[in-house]
Amino acid sequence: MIYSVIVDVSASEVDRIFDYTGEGYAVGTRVLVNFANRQTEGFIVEEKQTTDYDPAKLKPIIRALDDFTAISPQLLQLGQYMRSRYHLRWVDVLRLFIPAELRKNRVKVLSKKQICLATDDDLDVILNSLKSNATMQRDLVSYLYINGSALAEDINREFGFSAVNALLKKGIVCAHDITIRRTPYKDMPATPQDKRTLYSAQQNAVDTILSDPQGKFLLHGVTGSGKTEVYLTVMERVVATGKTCIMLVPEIALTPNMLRQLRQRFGDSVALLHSGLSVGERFDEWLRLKNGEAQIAVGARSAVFAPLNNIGAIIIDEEHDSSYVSDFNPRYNTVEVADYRARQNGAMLVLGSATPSLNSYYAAKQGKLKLIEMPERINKRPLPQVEIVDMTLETRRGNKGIFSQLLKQRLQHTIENGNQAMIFLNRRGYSSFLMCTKCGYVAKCADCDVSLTVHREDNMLKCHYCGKQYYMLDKCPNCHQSSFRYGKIGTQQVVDLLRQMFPDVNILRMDADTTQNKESHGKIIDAFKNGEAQILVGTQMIAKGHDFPKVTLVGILDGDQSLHYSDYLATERTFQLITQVAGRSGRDKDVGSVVLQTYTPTHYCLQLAAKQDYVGFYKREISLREASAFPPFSEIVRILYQGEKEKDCIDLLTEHYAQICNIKSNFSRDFYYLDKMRCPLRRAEKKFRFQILLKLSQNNLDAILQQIYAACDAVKRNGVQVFVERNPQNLS
DNA sequence: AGCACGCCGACT
DNA sequence: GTCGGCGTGCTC
Repeated sequence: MIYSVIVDVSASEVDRIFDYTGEGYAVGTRVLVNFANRQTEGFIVEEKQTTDYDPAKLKPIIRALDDFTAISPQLLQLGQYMRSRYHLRWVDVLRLFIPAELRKNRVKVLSKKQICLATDDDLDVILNSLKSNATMQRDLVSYLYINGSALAEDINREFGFSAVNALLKKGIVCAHDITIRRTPYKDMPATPQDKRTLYSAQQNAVDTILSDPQGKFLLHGVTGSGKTEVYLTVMERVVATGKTCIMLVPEIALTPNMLRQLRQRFGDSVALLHSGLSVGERFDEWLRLKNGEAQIAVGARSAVFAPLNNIGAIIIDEEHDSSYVSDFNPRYNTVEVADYRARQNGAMLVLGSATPSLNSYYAAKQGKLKLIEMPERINKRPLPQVEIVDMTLETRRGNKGIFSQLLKQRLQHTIENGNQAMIFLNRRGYSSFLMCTKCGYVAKCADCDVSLTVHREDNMLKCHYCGKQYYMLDKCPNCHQSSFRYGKIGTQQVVDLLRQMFPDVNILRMDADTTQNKESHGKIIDAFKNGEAQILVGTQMIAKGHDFPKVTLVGILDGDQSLHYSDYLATERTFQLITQVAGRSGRDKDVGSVVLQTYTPTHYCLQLAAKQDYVGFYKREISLREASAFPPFSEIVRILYQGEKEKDCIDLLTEHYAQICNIKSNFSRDFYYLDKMRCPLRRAEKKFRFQILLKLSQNNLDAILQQIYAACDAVKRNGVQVFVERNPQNLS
């Protein structure tokens, strides 16, 4: 038999099929092969009778690497789809489907020695066969008689190695290997089970979803309307029919609270796939799904590739979240992938959000998704009152600080009443840049075209793009003077200022800097929930999913921070973020209040976000998109060039651009826009960045894209990476 | 990505 | 004379 193998080498020159001979391998198996004078891991992607290569030169597969088929035929098919849709390499796609550590044998099934009694005799009989002074042996036999079995490592520690050995020699006890599953959060305390009566809106949503097992749904429910309970109930019902489920959540939304709910409801049938797990845990969770020991996969975007068969439902929570669009290496859109996988399985697809992406809501309006509305909060709790503060007025009145009078008053009140407040600012660090007041020098990263952020707690300058750190400057490297001006305020500085205002109040901060180790995220959330602090300051990390019952005030600083970017997604993003943050307020009995500080108070995005009027915003924004032919009325395509040699990038781009101009001449009506330029982020991690930007109609889109992909493949250059992105979410 | 092959400069 | 620089080309 001849097998087509993709070698596990990340280079586009070898990202093609190499044929090998062998017998009895299943398609999807990882194998070891001789390749270019050395041994390489690879994936079997096809089985066939003939080869286009010289059959005499074929080498045999050395052996299979695992005792299971790593990639199911269905996932291979999904990979094929992603490859052609997004112009990806085979290796990059295949690597998505297996735990990273499986490669190079970096993770194995954990097995341990277990000791148990080897006879069925009564305890007296066994004890009588032992010497009366062999106390350790006698104790051990008694222990095993009562407990059945125990791990060798525990027994050796308790009763001594010699006692265990002696009994093994006599054949009274025996040892065998058992596999240990490293299950995360196994002993997470389960809070008492809530009564699971669904509110009528929830019940209605569940009924609608379950009535169409192959349906596609958009669940639009305001913050606090109880979408999670809908997901859990749907999954429960789907699993009861013998099918499996995938639930996707944004990168950081797997809070201890959510985990607790999942564990409590589904116990060991749920497997978690996320970055917070150890290598062994992740591998074992993956295996449990593969072996059918677990039926529900929950995780961030890559969990859409969970090794499940017979999938009944794929649920995507916070569907609009940008973390579902991968913006590096294999670039793919999780919602599109989930849609394909749902169709493969005849499964339902449920997208849920309080602020759906315009794309999804438009698709729902077009009848491509069934729209389910949950317009009210549980118990008809009112949505928070949002007050917009015009910071230009504040400045004119002489308040140069970052807190408006109103926000200060509200904070004071909240603290006096023993409630909690959250302060949101989507900028981490102490200040966004450091500038010399004498000569205008701004500290920049050596490898990236971005200014360095000041971090006060460790007194460093950090590049928020590549993570590189520099010592704080004591004098300007350009003019050697020591007079600096700081840039825009970040979360660190907000905390400092709040501590000055409220010296007796405990304040917590949650952003990428305070959540570096795996558990700190959950720790901060738990601490805030337990009332260990009255104010939580944070970036968008605090915006999602958390339920803090005692929060009655949310302050949004610099609410237009993300509004004035030039890309077409800026308003949509800002609306979503502000609505999500505002929704953190007043989740329990007390009415929540939100203070939204901005320099553009009359902007429709902020006005409508303040009213939590999603539909109003949708109508306004979608008509703008239609008038300017932006998605969903067109497809944005970006071809990104990255390389350390600027000229090589430009040369390659120029060649491709000429080709694309040719394509355009055949499809001129479908090209709304075509141009080449530097990327807004001109250099990152030592690489120069250039791009070709296209806006295409949806007619002939596939044909045009295939020609563009072919043009990019036709000419390559060493040292220049080329990526084609469809509807990228990040245009920097 | 690796690694061999190959064609020109500075050393024992 | 050789050791070794890394440009070019191939891998079933």
